[in-house]
Amino acid sequence: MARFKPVKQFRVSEEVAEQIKKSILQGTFRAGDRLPSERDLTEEFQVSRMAIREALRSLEKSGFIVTRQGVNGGAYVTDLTSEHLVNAYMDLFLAEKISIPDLYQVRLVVEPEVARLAANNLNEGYKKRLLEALEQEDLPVQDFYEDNDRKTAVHFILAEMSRNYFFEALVRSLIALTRRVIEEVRAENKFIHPAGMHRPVVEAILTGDGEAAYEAMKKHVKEFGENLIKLEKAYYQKKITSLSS
Amino acid sequence: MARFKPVKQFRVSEEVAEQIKKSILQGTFRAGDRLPSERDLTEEFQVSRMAIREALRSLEKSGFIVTRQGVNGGAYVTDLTSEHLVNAYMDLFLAEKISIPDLYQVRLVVEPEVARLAANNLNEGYKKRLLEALEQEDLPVQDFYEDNDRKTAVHFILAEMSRNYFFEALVRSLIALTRRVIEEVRAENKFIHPAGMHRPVVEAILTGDGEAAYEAMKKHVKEFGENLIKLEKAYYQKKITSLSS
DNA sequence: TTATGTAAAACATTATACCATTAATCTGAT
DNA sequence: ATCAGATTAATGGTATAATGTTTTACATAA
Repeated sequence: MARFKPVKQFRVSEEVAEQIKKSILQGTFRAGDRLPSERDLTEEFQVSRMAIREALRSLEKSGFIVTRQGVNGGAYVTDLTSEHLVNAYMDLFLAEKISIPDLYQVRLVVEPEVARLAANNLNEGYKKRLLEALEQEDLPVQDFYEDNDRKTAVHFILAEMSRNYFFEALVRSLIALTRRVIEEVRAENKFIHPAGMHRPVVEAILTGDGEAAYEAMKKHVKEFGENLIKLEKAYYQKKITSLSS
Repeated sequence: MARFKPVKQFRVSEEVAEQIKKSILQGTFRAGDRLPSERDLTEEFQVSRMAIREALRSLEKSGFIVTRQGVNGGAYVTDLTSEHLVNAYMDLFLAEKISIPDLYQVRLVVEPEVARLAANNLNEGYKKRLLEALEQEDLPVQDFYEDNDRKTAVHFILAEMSRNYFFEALVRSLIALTRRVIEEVRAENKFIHPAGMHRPVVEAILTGDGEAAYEAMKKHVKEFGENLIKLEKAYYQKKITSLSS
């Protein structure tokens, strides 16, 4: 009966990445700190520079560090964001594991709840930001992408107002996927995003009435989502022609 | 104004990774296929083996390929799973961006909805699997981790039954984080997971009544979540002592 | 038939050299 | 004294080659 444990083989680079990651999570290195240079790490870990580099690439890919070239360059510890989580969702979406109706179904559950929490956490600062975002939404702009930025701003503010980072990261992912669909087909924003679309939602939030906010958001997501699903066919026709990371 | 686009500097390895990823998403390579060997890719891309390796590590890290050593080894395309998404959530959790109350709040919203969908998609196959899982839940076992496996099985089946991969990936993430908390403190499962805890949920699902399933799951998550939050302090004491990838 | 040894394919790692980028420093003219 | 431009040094980026390690398939002998 299993007298010996199998000799587990780690890749050298993984062992290195593991140790560095642990240091970061333990607080030995904090956001903004610079890790030792690749050459110095080579000596500390007693492995080749290649192994160090692979480890750093791995940490970079999971969002723990960024690297810069040049004097005073190196690997800098970052404050972990939801960006890489969003990328993971994006990959599943691009691989067609997640469909547009899936996306819509989740938004319909998550975003009203986020709106409710946001209404409950309302304060003057948030109020000001929401009104500003709403005001800027319907200003005429040239650039398609900038327009999308403005149309999504309200959702991000509400996500932040939920004071729940899981929800915030989730909303960021949902909006990123939605936005991809729109940008893929370059949908006319007038159609998909009629002027003033978010006004009822914001107004409900501003009353501080969670239930009203919930309902207003639900109505918004429903309307928007139905338009979005109509675009599904157009999306699948143009898909794959240009893929982002 | 902007007449010229800036000459964007990609790392060679990123350019390579991008091209391979695009091939996979376009279906040039399918799950199970083997990519050319590193040396062959070196010739195709006309870059060093280093660059190829970094690209492959990157793709491996995002879950698109696995690599094996030896004869007939190489980089094999995989069917993308939610595993790496779960890792991204785990990192945010370990970095204390996501708290246990955050986690609970999201579960309370997501899982009842998943239960509702599951009830609506009920069929004989699912029925059988649910009953089996329920039966195995309270069998006495030696191993702590195996016990946790059994206690989470019902949630995974329901997630699958939702027939929405976004929800499924989300539930997998939520359960993984929850499980981490439990395993970190090695909570007595009798306390946190009383025998028969999932029975009311499964029974509601089996009636096919979405609304009943919704309510039953809500009640379950609430009870369980309250116990979980009581463990929060214990969790933060033992944290960081052992970090997984 | 069944071990056991051997070879080959492929990734894993190391080592070394050189290239490219960047911030700081120096230098000199105004 | 100040500012522009050149120089320098640190650091990551890339390339190449050699060697180590793992795994499978196959041959060989008991």
